[in-house]
Amino acid sequence: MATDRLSAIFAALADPTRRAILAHLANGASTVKELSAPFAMSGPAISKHLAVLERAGLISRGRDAQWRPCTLRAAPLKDVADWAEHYRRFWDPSFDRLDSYLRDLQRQERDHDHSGQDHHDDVRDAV
Amino acid sequence: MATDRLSAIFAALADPTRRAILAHLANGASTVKELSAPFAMSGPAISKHLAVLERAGLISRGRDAQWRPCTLRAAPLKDVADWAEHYRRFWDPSFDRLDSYLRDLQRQERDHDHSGQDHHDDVRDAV
DNA sequence: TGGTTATCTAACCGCAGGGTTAATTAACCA
DNA sequence: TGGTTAATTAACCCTGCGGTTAGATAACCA
Repeated sequence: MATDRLSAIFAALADPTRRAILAHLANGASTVKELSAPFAMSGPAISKHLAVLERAGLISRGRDAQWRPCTLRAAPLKDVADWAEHYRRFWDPSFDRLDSYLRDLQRQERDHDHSGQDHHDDVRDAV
Repeated sequence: MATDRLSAIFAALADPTRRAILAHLANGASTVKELSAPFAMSGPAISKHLAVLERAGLISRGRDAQWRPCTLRAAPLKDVADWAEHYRRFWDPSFDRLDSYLRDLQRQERDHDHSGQDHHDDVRDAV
């Protein structure tokens, strides 16, 4: 796998088992045993999937006695959403310059109202 | 690689060369030669990357004499954006129920005004 | 026709991904 | 202390990925 951050994230998401694990964690933290329950797969296999997700920053793991509770970390998914967003104009016929302007305006207002999100939409991050 | 559609898309995106190719194609159709120019990589390597992108539905290839012009197909990127969107509440502190409601409302209006996009946000597509 | 250019296919190589089983570590409990 | 449960690590297998070089296709051009 390529070593860059975004590649690691996409690679981690390119497996239905791992996406199902993320979906499960959207309902709250969970132990490895609980996470492996839905799958016809050995424990070590799940452990490896979790290691991949952790390396991509998509989960974090704590310690509670003999359990290792996993927690969803969604920040990388924002990177994915932001990346895909660069291509919106190609699938969304209503996404023209005016729409884009209004959308950004509204987003900035919302972010200003609630909590200052940083908006680094740099060209560097484009690929 | 897993055989399901979304996995194929994510796997195709999990490579910086392929993402760079998509970025290039965002500026318009391009031949294989043009696409390979920025990379220190053999022609066949690029051909393979293009095959991966084509299998994932991210590009289509035509025929113009001895050239095979590649064109961006962004529909799968919409799938990616939609998938990531399910997790927005985890990274966007301003994404609460009211925000979601207003956003959907606005989107529906926009789609109604312009061209009827289908909005199947089914649970089936969640993973 | 022969030569050139663009591209793909074939065959190969090294390595990492996704899975297995067996052994190990770490914590609880009686 | 010893036994049980949770989870990881180790070692291995097979497949597929990302790259290579060499050869095959296909179209243009003179």
